[in-house]
Amino acid sequence: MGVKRVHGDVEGERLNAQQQVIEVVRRIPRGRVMTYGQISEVMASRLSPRAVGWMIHRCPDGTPWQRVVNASGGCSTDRLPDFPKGLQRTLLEEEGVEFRANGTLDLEVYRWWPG
DNA sequence: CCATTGACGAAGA
DNA sequence: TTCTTCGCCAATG
Repeated sequence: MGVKRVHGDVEGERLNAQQQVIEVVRRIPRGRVMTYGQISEVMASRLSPRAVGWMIHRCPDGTPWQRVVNASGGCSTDRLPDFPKGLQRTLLEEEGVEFRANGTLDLEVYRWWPG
């Protein structure tokens, strides 16, 4: 196994990491969620939770991004200025997820681990 | 190359 | 319990 790396290799790994994030997200069942930190742990590349968020931000259409929430069970998308408020919650509620009064969901109930 | 900015998260105050 | 601070790492100017 070669240790030396050229630009192409690194670029390839970056794209591969993005691909991995998308794959994990696509495996989350309807009505279940994962946190950014969970995805970070599951991935071999050890991408930081922060980087995971960025990858999902750049995910292709059809990716169930709404099933990824923060460690508190809240919708991080609501923090973005140019993003429809409440969209993530609405999409999740359509899948049967119920939110608590404080706007978060119960991870004890909805958290899912790939198996 | 350096500074700044996030769809994060854990630990302190 | 709420608010800060800091580490994290990809992307952007």
